[in-house]
Amino acid sequence: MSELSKILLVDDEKDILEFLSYNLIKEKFKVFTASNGEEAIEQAKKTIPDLIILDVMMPKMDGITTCAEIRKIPDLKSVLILFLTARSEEYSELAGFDAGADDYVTKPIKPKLLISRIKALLKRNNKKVIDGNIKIGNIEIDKSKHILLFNDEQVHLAKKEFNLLYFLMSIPGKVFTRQEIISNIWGDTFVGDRTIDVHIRKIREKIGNHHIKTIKGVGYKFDI
Amino acid sequence: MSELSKILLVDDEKDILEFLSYNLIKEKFKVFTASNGEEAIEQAKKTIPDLIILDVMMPKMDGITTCAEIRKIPDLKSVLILFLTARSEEYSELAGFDAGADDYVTKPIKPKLLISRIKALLKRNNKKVIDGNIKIGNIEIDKSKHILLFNDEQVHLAKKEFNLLYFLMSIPGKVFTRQEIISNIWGDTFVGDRTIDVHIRKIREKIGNHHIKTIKGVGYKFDI
DNA sequence: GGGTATGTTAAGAAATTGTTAAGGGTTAGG
DNA sequence: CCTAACCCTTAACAATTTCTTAACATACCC
Repeated sequence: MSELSKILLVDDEKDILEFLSYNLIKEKFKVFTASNGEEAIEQAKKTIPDLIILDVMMPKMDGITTCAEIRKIPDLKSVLILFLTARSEEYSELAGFDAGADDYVTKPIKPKLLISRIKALLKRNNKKVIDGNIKIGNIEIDKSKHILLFNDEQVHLAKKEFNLLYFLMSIPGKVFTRQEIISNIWGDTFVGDRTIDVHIRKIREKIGNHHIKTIKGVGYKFDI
Repeated sequence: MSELSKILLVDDEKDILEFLSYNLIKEKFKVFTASNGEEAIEQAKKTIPDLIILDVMMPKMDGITTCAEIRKIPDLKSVLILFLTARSEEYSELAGFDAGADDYVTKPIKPKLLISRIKALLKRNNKKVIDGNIKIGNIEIDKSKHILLFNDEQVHLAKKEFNLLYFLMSIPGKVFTRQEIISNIWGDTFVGDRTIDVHIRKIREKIGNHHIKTIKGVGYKFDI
């Protein structure tokens, strides 16, 4: 994770986009922009940013609606979302948190403050392994309880799915070859070529697409 | 325990009280409110809530003092207390636990996070093991008397049923494999494949279906 | 663009568990 | 010692979930 954090900026005012981009890039963030809600959702799906900065007041789809839409997408459930609100719109603070915001900053924006808030938000991502339980980001596995917690919500996995995910998560970032996977999950049983893919797909259906990456010609790996 | 959990909310800011009330009621909690420490103590004495959510920063009596006062009252010694703290007040985390807090959540508050923490707290508190007796939610087992109380009513279990339920309840949430169950309940005796299922079925007949969960291909577990 | 690797979908095969009822065993009380 | 009540196990079959496969779609690399 030495990669730069990706931030998606969403505002309908071009001036603000430029102003913030400039300040964020200066701080070594990788910045993407969008000027309305729909564009934002598209961008977010593609780039899976670490943080989305959303203006509340936007034409067409406002920030709160956008936020709620984003939260419906499995891959984006745990993305941090920070709202920009005009000082007077006190109401939006509440509505915003209700829609799944993580923080908010009032306009006019002071770059230094914004950046310190951003850094504070991004500071939270940890891996822990205790007693055969694994916690990585928003995904937590409890082997003895046979439970997967995704964003603190219990998700059911069938046995093979569970074992497969557990196996991949046991060494996050490591690429496991299909051979390794088969001998670990299936032992000596022969299974067809597509069987692994189908299981992978079912897991992805439940925890989002970007956690399990395909390395073509090699295998699969789990990543945050 | 089909009763709703009672939560006492204490904060001097009316907005926050309303915001949290709304979210908690939506989650089927019974909510009481107070806007300062003294009021909180009065309310708590009257209602004996399951959980008190206390803002640390309050005029007159702050959250920590309030918490300490509450802990002096016998009826309220085991009430759960959760603190709300502003992000910067790191110190209060320590002071809070010192005063007898069970958990804390930093502002700005994310409703989903708060609720999952609340549920975790209530769940933890639901389990009590005393002298080999187990009480989990509305199910209580008295091992010496060989009695099961379901919603405070005595229910008769045959010996095998009793042992099986007791075994599963000994570690709530943990999945026990059929092997584990057999060696624990039957020892070295061989029993057919369907025997466990039949006993499980009889227990379910008496305490309802949803407490004992089947994890296909793995085993059974007791859950609240 | 041809060839290979992976994604996706739905169907049905396979595995596992649920349900019921019956029969033999055991116990308590008369 | 006999009987009735209950307990335990089992077998047969039903119901459900999980797993695998095949067929086709799509993406990717040289």
